[in-house]
Amino acid sequence: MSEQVKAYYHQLVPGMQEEDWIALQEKFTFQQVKKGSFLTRNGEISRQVSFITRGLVRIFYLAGEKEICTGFICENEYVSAYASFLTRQPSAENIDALEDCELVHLSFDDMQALYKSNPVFEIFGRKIAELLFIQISSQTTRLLTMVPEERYQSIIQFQPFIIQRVPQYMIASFIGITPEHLSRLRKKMTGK
Amino acid sequence: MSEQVKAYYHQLVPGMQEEDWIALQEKFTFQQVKKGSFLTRNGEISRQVSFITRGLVRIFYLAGEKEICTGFICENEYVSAYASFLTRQPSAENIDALEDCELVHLSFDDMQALYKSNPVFEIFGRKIAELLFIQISSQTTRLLTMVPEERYQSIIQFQPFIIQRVPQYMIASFIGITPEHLSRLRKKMTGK
DNA sequence: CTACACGGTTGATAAATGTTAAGAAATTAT
DNA sequence: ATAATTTCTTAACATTTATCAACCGTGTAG
Repeated sequence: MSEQVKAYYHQLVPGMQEEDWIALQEKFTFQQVKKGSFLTRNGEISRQVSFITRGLVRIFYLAGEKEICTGFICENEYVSAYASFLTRQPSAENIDALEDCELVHLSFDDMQALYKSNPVFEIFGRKIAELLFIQISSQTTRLLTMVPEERYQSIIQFQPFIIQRVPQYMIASFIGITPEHLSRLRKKMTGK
Repeated sequence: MSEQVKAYYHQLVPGMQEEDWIALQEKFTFQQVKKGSFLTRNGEISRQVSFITRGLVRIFYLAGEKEICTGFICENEYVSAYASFLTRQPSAENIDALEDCELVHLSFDDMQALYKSNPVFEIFGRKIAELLFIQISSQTTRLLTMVPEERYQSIIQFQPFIIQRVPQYMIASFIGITPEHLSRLRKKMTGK
């Protein structure tokens, strides 16, 4: 199970040594969660980043009654209420499991300890921050430069797992429209 | 002029030593640019991150004929076509000066060299990535959870320098609406 | 098997936002 | 100071999107 994490870590920090991996691995805690359970609730301070070895989660905000999704993360990716994790401020985000999940957690405190113990982990931390930046940055761009139909198309093209595994009404909020409107857009698109 | 950068660096990495600062400072290149000149054009690979000691720049995309702003950065902040900088891929973003600017550049190659020379610079790189993540993350959230009027209000509240120093039609694209519509929203808001 | 909850669709209508065009106001250049 | 350019505003109209409500299909718990 942690072989998956090792592969990810290798890809992120190619120069890593076996002993680094062993030190990192010691900090991992493993968890299985059922569909529907929460990893983070708004108001809590996020205490960890989590690598997903199996399953799918969503990140979402509560705006009044409505749930607005800002991300879907599946196996072989890191997920976190990262802004809260970094700032130690209560999270505005919720994270819950859309499928049964297997997770590998790395806590904030352990991560700080790793940073101090060996600079190679700074690289790890930097790479994760950079990766998350690139991901969210492209989402902001899509929101500003594309109309909803184009945003949906770009999910089909670049994140097809979302189409397969996420309910449509959640995808709708992810691209900034109502479920009804997405339904109509889809109908229009098949006509073409 | 580089005292400003030093203060920023200190705040970012409190544990830094004077010798670290000296090593960093040696890599700086200084530049003054006139209003209207470009720091980065789309298609180019971004070669640097730039600290702004004076002035104001915008980051924007070209969507057909239209310019869509994704950020305004002023003095005492870092600016970069950061996705391009990190991935070494051609930038989709443009950056130009909205005012005469004084800039302190740090090149990609120098930054890599610093990373290798001393782990403390990894912290610096990580902190910058984390900071940029937090900034863009909150922008994505605003785009998904707020209506245009609320987004404009949040600029007034949290980034008033934008209201003072950026033409309204650029702010309009930043919050995802047309200049005409922003004009109407403003009129409506003063009535309240 | 039946009833119910959930996700998705559809239609009618309302609200928000975009487009086009014109002119006013402000800024910049001569 | 005047002209030229840019930015902002306004209005009429078109388009997009949201809202509300009803209904359909599917799966599932009793």
